[in-house]
Amino acid sequence: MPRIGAEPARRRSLIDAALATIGEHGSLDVSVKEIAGRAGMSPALAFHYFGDKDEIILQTMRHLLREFSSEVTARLRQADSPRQRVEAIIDASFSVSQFDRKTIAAWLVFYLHACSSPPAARLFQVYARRLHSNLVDALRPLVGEESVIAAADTLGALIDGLYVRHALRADGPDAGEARRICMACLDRHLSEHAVGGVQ
Amino acid sequence: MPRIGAEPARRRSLIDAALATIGEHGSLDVSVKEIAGRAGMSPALAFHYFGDKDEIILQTMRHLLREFSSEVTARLRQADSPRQRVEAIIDASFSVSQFDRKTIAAWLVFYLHACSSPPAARLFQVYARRLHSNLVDALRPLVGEESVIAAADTLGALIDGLYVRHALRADGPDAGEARRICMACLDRHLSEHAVGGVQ
Amino acid sequence: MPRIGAEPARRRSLIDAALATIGEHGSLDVSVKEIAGRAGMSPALAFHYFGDKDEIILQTMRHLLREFSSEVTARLRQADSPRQRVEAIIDASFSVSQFDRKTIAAWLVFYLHACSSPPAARLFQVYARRLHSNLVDALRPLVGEESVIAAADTLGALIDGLYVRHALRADGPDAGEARRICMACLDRHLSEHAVGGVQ
Amino acid sequence: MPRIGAEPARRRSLIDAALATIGEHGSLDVSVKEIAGRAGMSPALAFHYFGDKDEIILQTMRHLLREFSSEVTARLRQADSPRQRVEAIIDASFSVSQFDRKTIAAWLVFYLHACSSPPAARLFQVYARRLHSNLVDALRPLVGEESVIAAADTLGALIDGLYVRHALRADGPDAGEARRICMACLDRHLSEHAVGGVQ
DNA sequence: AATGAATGAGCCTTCATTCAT
DNA sequence: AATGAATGAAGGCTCATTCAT
Repeated sequence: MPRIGAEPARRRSLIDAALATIGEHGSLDVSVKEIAGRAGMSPALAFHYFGDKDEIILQTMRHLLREFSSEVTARLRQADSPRQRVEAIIDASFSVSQFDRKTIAAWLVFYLHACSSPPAARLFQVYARRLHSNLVDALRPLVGEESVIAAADTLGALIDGLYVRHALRADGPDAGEARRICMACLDRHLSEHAVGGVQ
Repeated sequence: MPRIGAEPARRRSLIDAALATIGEHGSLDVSVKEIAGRAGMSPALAFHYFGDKDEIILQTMRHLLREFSSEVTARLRQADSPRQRVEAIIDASFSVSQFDRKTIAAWLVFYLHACSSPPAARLFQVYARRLHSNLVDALRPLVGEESVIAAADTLGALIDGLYVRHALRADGPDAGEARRICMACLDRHLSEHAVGGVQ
Repeated sequence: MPRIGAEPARRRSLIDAALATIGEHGSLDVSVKEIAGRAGMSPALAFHYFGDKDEIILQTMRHLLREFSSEVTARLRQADSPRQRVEAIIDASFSVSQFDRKTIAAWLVFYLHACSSPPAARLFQVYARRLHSNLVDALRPLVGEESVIAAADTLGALIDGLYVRHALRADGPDAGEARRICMACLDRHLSEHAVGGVQ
Repeated sequence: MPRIGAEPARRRSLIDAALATIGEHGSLDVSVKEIAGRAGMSPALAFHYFGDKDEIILQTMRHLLREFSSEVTARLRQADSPRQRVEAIIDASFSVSQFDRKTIAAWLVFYLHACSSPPAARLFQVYARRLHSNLVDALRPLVGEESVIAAADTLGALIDGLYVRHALRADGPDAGEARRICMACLDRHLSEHAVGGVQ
């Protein structure tokens, strides 16, 4: 039964299972038994690989953050203009892999978890700073140094809010609506700046 | 020990304790023992009054929703112009009693809980619909029928996002910043509409 | 609310409720709360009257034994012949008030309870001895001294067995069948004796 | 500590312990802790194997029924004549393994339990029907088709009654007396039939 | 007389975790 | 490599019982 070299695949299965389970439950109050079962193995093996339930959760969180970061990076690489760079970030946020109910629920769970778990908090901070930098860098050429922080904060919070509403509300926006709302918000920032710039 | 007629005070203590506990833990994974202990009574008494852990949670959630609703209502009553009505809603959201880290964490926890608990979901829906109506009604005179939904969705999501960031991020906005960001967003909506109207 | 002189009625209500509850559950594992609720009062009052759950149970048991004893006594008083005396006992056993599923279930519960509760055991012994005497006295003139014990043991056990089967089996005998089976058994005893006596 | 392949032995230990505990208490109101402790393991392990207290009870009941059935079957296989077949059933009932106070108390407890637990009721019905068939088949050649049901009902109820009395009464019959009473009852049935047949 | 308030004890059950195999 | 065996700890909940009122 024991296949050689199966460890990475096993770890990955566990992380996927943990993500799905946490997303469905909408909480970290899920048993290792359920996670392991979903991943097709015994709880004992999960402990063998990760040592700890906390570690399973942390790695799952790290996985989620990384996935989103690569999504952003990949889209940024294909962007040619400042405007496209902003759109890349917005689009990454509402891309299929990220903008799915269970995934977003898991995001929120981790978000909350970071409040009381220092390691989770550290993980988050790194990610949040990088995203913020990306957004700021992309917006600066468009709205100017003096408005860039405000614009980034607004767009960032708006994205977060759309996230939450999509995942948790029956009448929340779908990806298209969410994108449109963000773009419109961005446009208003730009037009304001344009007018101001001209004056 | 047994004082008579203590029920309402006890229930209230328990709800307050539950709110604090849930807010601190950032999850519903808190024991009735802890809640009751914080409220200065034995777990058995908590069960005597609420019957169920679920009921404790549900009533706590209901309490939170009601508190926010009254905050909004009170401020709306004092508003004289459409603009003031929108500001009333924004201000209620960032008022001291609502915009506190533990309270917001509890909000998010309930938000997530509503995904898997039908009674919680029902509670939420009522609240969400009312808030949406309020926002739409307040915005309509300002941005016109054709833009009102977009404006309400944008402002609503923005408020939610600022909430989340305030509660969960070390560098999140404080009440003042949050308010300013919302007002600026509102202003951009208005100016857009004004320009559009003139054309 | 407190009616004067209500105590005896209250006690009686409680005992009736206890009997019904125990009979339905088929066990003593019933809460004082349920019993008191059925009797239309608070558990605290039940404790006030009986002091103890054990005492509630014991008094309920005593009540049941007394009821059966009076049934037997009443019927014995109306019997004119030895044969009628035996029939009186059999008929009392299968009379409406005794031969009802819940009552019999309660009997059995008390029977079992007597195994581990000395006071209950004492109660039972008194009753069992009296019934045995009654049966023996009634049978002696019919089957003679040398067979009377065997006959009493047989009839007694048969009655108990019919009891159990009626209460606990879907296809158990009803009162008529049970009576017929007992009478037939009695008849066989008599005919055996008659033949033996002639020889 | 964890020995491998210990499951069957553990399950058996638990069932034995459950039987003893239930028999002693004369009720199902026994804690899994006590049962597990008696079986030399932690309650958690008991739940690991059986999942449920109900399941522990049900399996214990099934075990008891099976044991009695095999006792009957084994004795029936060695019977050569109709009379011996009836005696086999009677003897099985009063054999050492069955006719022990605690075992009988457990029987009664299960009997009562079947009133309120459908799965327990189903278990019982199967057993009761089989035993009834056995008795009827054994008696038919002896007392004839027209009396066989009455004879089976009488003997069956008598056995049950003797059971109860043996387990629950200080002065109840021992195995020898019980057997003798049954045989005498059987004899009376036969003689009645014989006389009737001759006439 | 009657009851709500209050609790300690105990029960069923789950879970994270360890260990021998 | 992988798992069943095993458990201590903890949690939700019920209950018998007491006490003021």
